[in-house]
Amino acid sequence: MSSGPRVLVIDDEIQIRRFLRISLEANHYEVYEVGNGLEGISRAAQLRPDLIILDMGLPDIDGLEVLRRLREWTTTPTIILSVRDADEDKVAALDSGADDYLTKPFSLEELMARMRVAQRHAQPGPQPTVFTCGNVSIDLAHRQVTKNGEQVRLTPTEYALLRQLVQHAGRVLTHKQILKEVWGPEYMEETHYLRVYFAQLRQKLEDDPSLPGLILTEPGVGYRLATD
Amino acid sequence: MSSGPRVLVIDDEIQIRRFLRISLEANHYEVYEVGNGLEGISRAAQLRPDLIILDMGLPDIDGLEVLRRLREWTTTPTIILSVRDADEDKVAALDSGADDYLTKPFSLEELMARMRVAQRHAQPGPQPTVFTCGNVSIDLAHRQVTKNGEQVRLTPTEYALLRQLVQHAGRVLTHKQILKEVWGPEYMEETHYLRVYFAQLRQKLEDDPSLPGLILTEPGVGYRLATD
DNA sequence: TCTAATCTTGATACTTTCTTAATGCCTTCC
DNA sequence: GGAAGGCATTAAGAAAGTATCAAGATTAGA
Repeated sequence: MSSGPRVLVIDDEIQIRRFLRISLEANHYEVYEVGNGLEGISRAAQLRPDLIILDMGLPDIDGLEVLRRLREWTTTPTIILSVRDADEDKVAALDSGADDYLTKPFSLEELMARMRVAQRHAQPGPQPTVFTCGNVSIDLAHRQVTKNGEQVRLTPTEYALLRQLVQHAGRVLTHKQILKEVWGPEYMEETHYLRVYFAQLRQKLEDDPSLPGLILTEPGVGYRLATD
Repeated sequence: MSSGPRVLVIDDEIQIRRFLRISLEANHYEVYEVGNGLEGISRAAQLRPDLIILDMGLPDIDGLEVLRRLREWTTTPTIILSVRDADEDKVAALDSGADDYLTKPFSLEELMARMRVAQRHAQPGPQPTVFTCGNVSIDLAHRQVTKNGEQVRLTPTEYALLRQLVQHAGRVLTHKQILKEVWGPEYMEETHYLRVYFAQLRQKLEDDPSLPGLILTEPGVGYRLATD
């Protein structure tokens, strides 16, 4: 199972690892596992997982130490598993940067609920994906296009076309590539659509539509978006 | 005593409130307390605390309901206290937006450690409670909508729809997004509902419903709330 | 139970967008 | 220089999407 959130499990008990692998994969997580702390740290650096589940009792180095070493360079949400239920252990782990602390034995339902909470916390602000070129800016996350600060109205097709260009800004997109992505594979020969829609886009976005500075034609090949 | 993080305690047991007040104040928190859910919601809106500690068992409305009502307008870190230790209670609370869940009796040390975690997660910068655009203002915390200072009566569905727009003010919400959030995922194709309800909202909120200045249509895509 | 409010559904007029075609420009090649 | 092909521009009918009204069904409250 793949394409879900990536979880790194650091635990020396093979039964726990097995249990978590099976259970989490059944719930569409992509699970990676290691059996000791040092390996855990290097795997975390290599994999860049979305979530870490860390056992406190590891054979090589203390789980708390693993957590501290992780927190030196990453804020990846980390949930602690431990057999110890004492306050001072919990406090130490939470204050060392853990996002949650569960005592073994734990229920899978609760663990997964707390994993969802951790993931909620992980993505606070939507990172801006704004493409800017000259006086035109395109915000794919908000579906907003502005020229000189004023909003520009684009039809669904015009926007889909522009998005295609932005996603490959700077590169030349062939006629067929664009037609396939925006209109669908059965429209690959309808090159006149491109003419009409690029003219409309230029009308709305270019300072002087007859002298394009943003949407550039590559004769005989396709079109390209200028990168500043 | 003051100037520390502001904590709102919502719990009907006076001994718990007393215990928390004394303990937390000794640790430089500024503590406010209420004994029921409805008062808790309004105090939260008024105080804008940095943290909320919420008991599940309240005399007036269910703690879960309080949490949901809070999450309609604020992301203030909220820690749940409960006598119930069952998985389904924990999962329900955590999935309804709680940041942590502690079972009574709990240790003060652990609670405070978890409060510190919650505060770490808190996004800096308070979000405004009241959305205003032109002569219309929408107060999500108090579920009140006014036009030119006069209260506007909205049906439950109308309000849910408007809330959805306010929570993403300025952004385009697609038809499907709105239908899924307001009516549920099984209504994702019922675009006709949007037409009817947006017409009703405009009738009640716009100066000239035929020339919308607040609720804007993005043809072929969805709707958007004007920002100022 | 009855009443009033709200939700759901259908009909119709209207607006925007898509598709298609016609025309003219420019560059390239003979 | 002239012809040919690729490109830009405009416009009009077709199609899709949107606004509005109103009546029947359902639900909630007295």
